[in-house]
Amino acid sequence: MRRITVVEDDNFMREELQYRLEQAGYEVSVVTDFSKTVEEIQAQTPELVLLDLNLPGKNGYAVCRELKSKSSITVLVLTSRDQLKDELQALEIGADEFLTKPCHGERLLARIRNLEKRIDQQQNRLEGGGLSLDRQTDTLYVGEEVVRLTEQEATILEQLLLHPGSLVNKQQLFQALWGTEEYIDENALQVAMTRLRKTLTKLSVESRIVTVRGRGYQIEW
Amino acid sequence: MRRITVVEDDNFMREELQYRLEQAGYEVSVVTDFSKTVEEIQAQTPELVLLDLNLPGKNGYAVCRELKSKSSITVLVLTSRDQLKDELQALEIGADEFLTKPCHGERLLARIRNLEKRIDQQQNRLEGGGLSLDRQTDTLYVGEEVVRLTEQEATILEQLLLHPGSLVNKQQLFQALWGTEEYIDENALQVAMTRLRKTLTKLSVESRIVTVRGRGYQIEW
DNA sequence: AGAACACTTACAGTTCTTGTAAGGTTTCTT
DNA sequence: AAGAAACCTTACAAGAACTGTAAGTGTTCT
Repeated sequence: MRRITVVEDDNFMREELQYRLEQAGYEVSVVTDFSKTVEEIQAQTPELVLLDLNLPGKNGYAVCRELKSKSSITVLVLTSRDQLKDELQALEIGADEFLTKPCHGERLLARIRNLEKRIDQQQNRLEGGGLSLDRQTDTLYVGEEVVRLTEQEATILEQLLLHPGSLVNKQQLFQALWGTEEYIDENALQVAMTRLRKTLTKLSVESRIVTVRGRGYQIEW
Repeated sequence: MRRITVVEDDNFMREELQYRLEQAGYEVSVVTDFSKTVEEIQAQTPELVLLDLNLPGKNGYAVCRELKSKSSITVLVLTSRDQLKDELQALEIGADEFLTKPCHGERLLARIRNLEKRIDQQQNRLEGGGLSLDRQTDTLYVGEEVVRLTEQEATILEQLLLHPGSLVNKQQLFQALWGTEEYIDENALQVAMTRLRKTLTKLSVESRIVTVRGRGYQIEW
């Protein structure tokens, strides 16, 4: 594992954590503007988030819930409130681990190492809109269903999921599919899109691939 | 999830756990002969094991380590020794979760529910001899490498991994491959074995598919 | 040595995947 | 409203992948 994002408003605590984690070999980033916590985290694309529950202004639970709904980032909740209620609620809304502060450094590292197992399994999984795409096997997971996509389908869906809700222009798709932006057979791309859309429809996926006329495509949900 | 095996020598504690878990909808089995703990667990093929550390005679750590080396069963270690050292060591040797007794029922259930995420991801994964086969996607994981097998290859390997180190007779393989034990084209099976062996060799797998003359095949490592 | 069993290679039918072509539909502009 | 541009859909065919069959070779047992 590489990147961990620490979400902690107490300066002393945050620096302490950062130091320990970096000593242990992790690449640590921190959140500075707590009004945009989720955005900052997503921009840093960490594999793990250390989340303090009592943030200034924002509710820690809400951050966790939002992160989990928008991504599959692994979340370790840290709090000084040593209450069973907090632990239950944190796990309930999808946190992957819960520890109370002050926390022994070795315990924290052991738990993080334990979480890496889970993270490794999620690796190479692109998620969005209820879809989960494994590029290693070109397999698409939708709820209970599991479908093996063709390489072309997987390539396109990967590009779309890498930029959820925003435009993927045709050049990008040409590049991803055929390794060049020059060779332009618009039709080949159109056919590929039709095929992908058809297999998504079969799965009754609520996600929609929207055409942006003259520019490209984007996925929405 | 369905099955949980409880490994606990204290009668009162064990029955208490069993009751709570069954109330929560799990199918619970227990280990009776602690000299054959690992064998009993493996025979029950649970998705999760609740393991008490101080068992009569046997060392709990050893049980955990053996379980983890022989299978990918998820292990939750329970102990009354509330020592950081125990927690670190348990996690170190591969335990998936660590809790101290007496443990609040709701906390235990919340942690179990949390483990189910991990279990779900491991589901449909057959392991053995450094191989990991995902039958949902017919993908074989060997160390860093990832290979998509053909359905035939995956079917055979599945049968072999289901009975590691012991014989899989031809009838079983005919059944798995073509749905009948009657239709016997020995040669078709032989060709299929050759193909599987070839793809395993490409991956420089140390596992060996051994022919048992006149009866079938078995995998060893 | 012969028989039984197993292994390997090559070939062919089938299916899957993908590029191409052709025609239809939608959207934009004037 | 008409024409053009962009996009969608369907069908066809070449190539690759998968699997069963056949034939010949190698190995093991008696």
